[in-house]
Amino acid sequence: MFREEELRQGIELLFYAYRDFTGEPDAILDRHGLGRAHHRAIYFIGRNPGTTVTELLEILRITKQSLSRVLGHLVEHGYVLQRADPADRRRKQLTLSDKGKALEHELTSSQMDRFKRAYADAGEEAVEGFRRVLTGIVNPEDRARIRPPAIRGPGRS
Amino acid sequence: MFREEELRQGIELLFYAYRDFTGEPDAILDRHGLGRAHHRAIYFIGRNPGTTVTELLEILRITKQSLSRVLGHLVEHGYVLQRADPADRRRKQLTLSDKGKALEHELTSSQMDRFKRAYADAGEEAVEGFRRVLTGIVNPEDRARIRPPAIRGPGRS
DNA sequence: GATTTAAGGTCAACCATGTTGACTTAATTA
DNA sequence: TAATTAAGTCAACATGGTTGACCTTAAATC
Repeated sequence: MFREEELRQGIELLFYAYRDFTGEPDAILDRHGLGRAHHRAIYFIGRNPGTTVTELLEILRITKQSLSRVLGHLVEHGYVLQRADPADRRRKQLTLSDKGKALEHELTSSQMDRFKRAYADAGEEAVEGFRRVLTGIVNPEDRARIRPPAIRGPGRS
Repeated sequence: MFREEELRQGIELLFYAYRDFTGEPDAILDRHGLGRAHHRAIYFIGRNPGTTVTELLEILRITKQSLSRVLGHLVEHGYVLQRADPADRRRKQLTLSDKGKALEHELTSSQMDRFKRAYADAGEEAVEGFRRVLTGIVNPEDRARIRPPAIRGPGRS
């Protein structure tokens, strides 16, 4: 079993990591006149090009009205493009414009750099442990959303 | 080196884990008429009894005015107690009342349960990897704030 | 002892981002 | 044709951040 001290350490690690993980992007966004909510939308649209509003709502777990405000701004300022899904014209497929892609890249690079260092310092095996634990923290229904790290040579040693 | 896909997976894991990790406490807080900001204050005061406003500001990285609103509410409603530090009477030592401790316990239990399951499912070694990676994500200056998991030995339980 | 610094508090205005609730439109499905 | 679904809209409100200005008390320093 795990002692309270170890469990609290987990809680605190998650708090501090998330705080610092969002710090740099927040500063970048600020220079563009955007906020963290815009970041989330941009990230997941970039990750799932052609995604719809409903899908985004499920990922972000916010209301349509809240997303609408953010998305409207992104479309208006040319970060995000909408086009009707030819198969179901009620749906709008969301994609990033070049401007949106550039910003996404800037934001994600900053966060990937942080992960690069942390992964490299911790080592391959630690990374696998990190994945296993954090996946266990996520609600089971949503674990499928997390893309598998794809194929890794002859199996995970 | 790590491929972009693996780094993005880290980003997404952190996003989903944090989202779900805060979900249950948010619901509990709601029943008490409190919000996430109150949770953070209660947690860190409970964890560091006698801590001061300045110390709390450093941990939470918010402004004095923002904390003041939250802290004022907690004191007013009897969750948090203040007393002057005898060594430096400008400082106020913050502690949880019994009512505050009860709420802290309710909130933290919910989060610890989540960690208990995740840790148990992932295994001891994975937990160590989780710690190593997340510590690397935290800004170096703040790594010292994270308590070491103490000595292993016979432990309690 | 007088001055400066530190800890804390306060008032006001504002902003970002979440919420609820009601209602509309257009397109698809039953 | 009727019901459902995807999306959008308007309004009001809550939470928790921000900046800026200013005050009090206590401690530290000159």
